[in-house]
Amino acid sequence: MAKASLTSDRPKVTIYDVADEAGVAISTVSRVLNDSKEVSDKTRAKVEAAIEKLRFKPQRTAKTLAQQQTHSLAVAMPSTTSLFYVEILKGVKDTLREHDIDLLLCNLGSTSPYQTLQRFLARGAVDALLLASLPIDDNLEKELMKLHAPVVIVGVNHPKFDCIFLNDRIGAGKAVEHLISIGHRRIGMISPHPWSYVTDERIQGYRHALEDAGIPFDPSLIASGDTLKHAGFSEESGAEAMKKLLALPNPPTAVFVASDVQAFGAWSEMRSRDQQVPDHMSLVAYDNLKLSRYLRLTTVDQKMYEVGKLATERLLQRIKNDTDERINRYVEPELVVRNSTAPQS
Amino acid sequence: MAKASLTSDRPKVTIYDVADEAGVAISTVSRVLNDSKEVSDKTRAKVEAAIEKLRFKPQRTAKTLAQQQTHSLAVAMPSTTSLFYVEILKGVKDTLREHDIDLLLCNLGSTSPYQTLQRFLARGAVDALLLASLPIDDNLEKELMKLHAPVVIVGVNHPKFDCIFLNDRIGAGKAVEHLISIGHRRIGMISPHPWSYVTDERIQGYRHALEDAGIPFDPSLIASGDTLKHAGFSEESGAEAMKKLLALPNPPTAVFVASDVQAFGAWSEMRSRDQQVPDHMSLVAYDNLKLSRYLRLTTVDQKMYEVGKLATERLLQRIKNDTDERINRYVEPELVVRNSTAPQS
DNA sequence: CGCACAATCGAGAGCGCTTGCTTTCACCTC
DNA sequence: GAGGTGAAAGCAAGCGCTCTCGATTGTGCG
Repeated sequence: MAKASLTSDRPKVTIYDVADEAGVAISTVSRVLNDSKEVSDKTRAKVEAAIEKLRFKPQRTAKTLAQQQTHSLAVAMPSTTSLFYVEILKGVKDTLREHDIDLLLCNLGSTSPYQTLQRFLARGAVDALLLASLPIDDNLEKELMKLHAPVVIVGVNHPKFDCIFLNDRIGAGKAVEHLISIGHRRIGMISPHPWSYVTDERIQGYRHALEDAGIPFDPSLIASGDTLKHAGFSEESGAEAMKKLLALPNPPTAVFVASDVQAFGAWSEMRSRDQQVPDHMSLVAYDNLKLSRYLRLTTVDQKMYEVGKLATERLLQRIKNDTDERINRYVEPELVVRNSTAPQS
Repeated sequence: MAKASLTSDRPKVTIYDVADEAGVAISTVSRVLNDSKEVSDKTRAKVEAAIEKLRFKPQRTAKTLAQQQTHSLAVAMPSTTSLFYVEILKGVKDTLREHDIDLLLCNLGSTSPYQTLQRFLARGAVDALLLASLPIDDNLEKELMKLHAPVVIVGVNHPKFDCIFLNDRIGAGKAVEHLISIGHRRIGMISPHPWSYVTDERIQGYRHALEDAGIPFDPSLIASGDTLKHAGFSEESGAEAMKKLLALPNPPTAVFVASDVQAFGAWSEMRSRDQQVPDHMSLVAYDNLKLSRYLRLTTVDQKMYEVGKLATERLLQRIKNDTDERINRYVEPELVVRNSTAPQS
């Protein structure tokens, strides 16, 4: 069945060519490829020789169609460039390595991420899905169930899917406790936009830490920027919020910032007023971006790399043996104390 | 031909179901899907109604096999997490958006990237390839030709493929000219490992800029770290190199660092000795990472986002109409002056 | 009215692999 | 020696789409 091409770089060698060469049926070749045990050592050797000789590479796309699985995994996140998500992606990649599973990046436009995601899912081009930081509405939930494919959700908790969520409450608590422990009493918070899920949790953590220390919770000390970019996780947003805080009649002496990126913005706002961090203001942030250590920023490490690994491992496990018990883990965030916080006397 | 399933969430609706529903042949449905003009408005309407009713979504994988093209594009780079590559990736994503082309990330292990890449290519799972910062040896070249797919190479120049390369010589020249223009005469350089392609070019730029200004080129002022990680583009490497420079009998007053990341390392080496940048040492780096502006780092912007866009646009163009004229562009780097450089008196 | 020709659609052969089922055959067992 | 057994290999029917080719119908024109 080999194509009648005599050129030496025959465009494409198929399983038929191999079968011909080895004098067996294509099913046998297929069995060798998938190392099934029901093929004798002798024929296996013959087939392998033929494969070697013809430099045959099985075509992924055909296998995909025949098996009805794509051997690929998609990652969908609001951004793949934001430093925060890059860590997750690294975890995914490292876990996937040596696994012969392709990694697809779902290209969510910033305009209508959900619509893009749905179109993407409809293509059925993927065996498993890792969703990060995307709240699941009923509609999306339905769509995901229809996939009949493993789904792991990162960063938010959802009753129907495997979740690796981040315990923002604990993380925020640790940050604020640190501030309290070094003597601050008037502690502000810079938060992203209120409709972000994590906002709530971090505010709760902030509030409880204060109250546990006997400091009354004062909503006027919570500020956020007006910029919509990245759901408020942007430098602009951080700077705007810091402006508001500094404009208060009695500004805080320390601020818990909900993300490193916002902290950068807040910090440069301070700098532009010739105010020093931590001398005039202590700053503790959230994320521990790789570069935050250059800024000597005290921050909460969310261990996103771990999260990415954990999520991918779970996905892989799901692809193999389809259990239905749902898991729900979280990785405990960790405070990294550096130089953006100083005792308050 | 519809499967005899009466459950309302019939697992999978195919083109046959649609054909049945609309009372046409599957070829007609296919034509509607690919909006061929040889179908009358009336039947088109019928088919579209059926598609709508059955909520039919054509399966990408089948199309892939039938057409022998995957509608996907792969990006292979030494790292997808390094801040430098993230910018390229963003350019790629933005260009791909609304293009119904999937984005695959080739998961190059740091151990044997070439082997991984070849395995990846052999899968034939991809229509086009964007290679970044990967020097092409003869072997890989052959492999790439065999793909019979568009390839664009970023960051290195190669006679047989489309290239978007970076003019490192010009960039390095701009950096060093700046240093000279503000009075420095004794200017060092921190370079990555010598076997990196860009090293040469940047050293050339550095050298020519010096010589053009009548400053003799002194090889002993070029230092590099010993760490192998990321081919020497790492903070550790930068710190190590700075140590060497400072250990010189007559250390430079300014240093051109071949990457921001190395500059961060070099800078923190300075800091750990209580030496100020730029007071004790001017630093101009290369890359303009997003966060470099927080550090007020003077640096050369390589416009990687532009590069990613350009490369992807070219790839798309190639996929459409297969021209063979090879292009070869470069994006001119741009110096961004900030606060890590100060005049030398 | 008949013919050329264009527009429209259906039939069916792939695309390259997997896999359930069948066949073959060597080897036992009584 | 007949019948049973199981391993190994082959056969062929998909997987869900695309696309060529040919059939059918409609249209214009002499």
